[in-house]
Amino acid sequence: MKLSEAKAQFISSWGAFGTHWGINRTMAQIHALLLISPDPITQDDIMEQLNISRGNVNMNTRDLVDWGLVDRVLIPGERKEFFSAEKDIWKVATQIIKERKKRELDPMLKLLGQLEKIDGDKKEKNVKQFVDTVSGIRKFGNQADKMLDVMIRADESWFLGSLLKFFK
Amino acid sequence: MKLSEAKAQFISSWGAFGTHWGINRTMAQIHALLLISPDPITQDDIMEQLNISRGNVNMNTRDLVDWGLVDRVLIPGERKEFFSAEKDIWKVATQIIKERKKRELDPMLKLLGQLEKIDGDKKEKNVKQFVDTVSGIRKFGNQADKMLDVMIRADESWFLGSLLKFFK
DNA sequence: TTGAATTTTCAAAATTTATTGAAAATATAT
DNA sequence: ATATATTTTCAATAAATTTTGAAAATTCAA
Repeated sequence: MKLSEAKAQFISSWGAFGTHWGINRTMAQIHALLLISPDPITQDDIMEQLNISRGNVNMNTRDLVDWGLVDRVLIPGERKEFFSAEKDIWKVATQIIKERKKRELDPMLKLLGQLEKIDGDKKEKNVKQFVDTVSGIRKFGNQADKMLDVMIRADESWFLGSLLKFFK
Repeated sequence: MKLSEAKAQFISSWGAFGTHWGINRTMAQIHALLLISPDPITQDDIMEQLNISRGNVNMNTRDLVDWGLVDRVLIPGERKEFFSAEKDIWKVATQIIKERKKRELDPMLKLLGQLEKIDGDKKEKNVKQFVDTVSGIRKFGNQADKMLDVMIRADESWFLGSLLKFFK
């Protein structure tokens, strides 16, 4: 298989993969392109390589920057703006975990905490099942939350870092 | 807060939450409804409570059964079919992990393995970056794969089970 | 300043995905 | 067997999401 063919396949499946994870196809494809680009590239490079419009590139690179997965790079003497992706896949993973935790898990846990405090007879089976379900999910979610915090901090702590290097 | 209000909120946010995880909104809402229902319920119950069409309920309950999250229940003397969800949230989580691993992670790892074997000079920086990226993701993915296998089997193995009970 | 290069915005269009509902298929009781 | 209840299918429709592209805003050099 030639590099060009492999690139196309990688970008396309990374894009499809992304859609299963709440990330839009194009954003994931741009990310894929940046991951395999040894040097920073411009909006125009992305437009050309993926055959998408300028507006589309602009919006999705902005999202990638917001997610902390891509950096804007200024190259001295160049007028255009360049983009470059974090290449360490462990850092990519922890960054995604960190963001999703903040955007999805934390708000959900907050809501569940409120829903547990409903009025009504805890002996009535509908009330009981509701409270049991909600508190079960909340407890599970809190454990997951703690576990993810450990993973996220692993890079910043020597001890946990060397422990989790195993998974790198 | 009253039960009816809390129910509505739980169903709606579980649905929104689901969309971030590659599951469609309605499927997640039906799942939420089943999670808080102490007894099995019918297609008609679901249609009525969520205000959605029969066809929609049918397709989404089928998907939930395929995902292994919901069971069809036959109640003696009843003509209609009833549905009931697994209530143990740990089992729900491992089931989801198991399915997503099979549907998404495993095929991706297979593809990455193929993409690594491209032709071309490994010293050329475009080739090098491609191979490095792909193999980095593959290695990370393989570790994740193993870790998830451990979690999935935790329920079936006494030793790992008691180890991971910690997270329950 | 002015003007050219570049980036950003956002309403309209295109595409993708989800939902409906009625007809067909299936299952069950008499 | 026949009638009735129930489930399933799927083409048509609706809704949600993504993409475009041209105009507006911004940046920067001279």
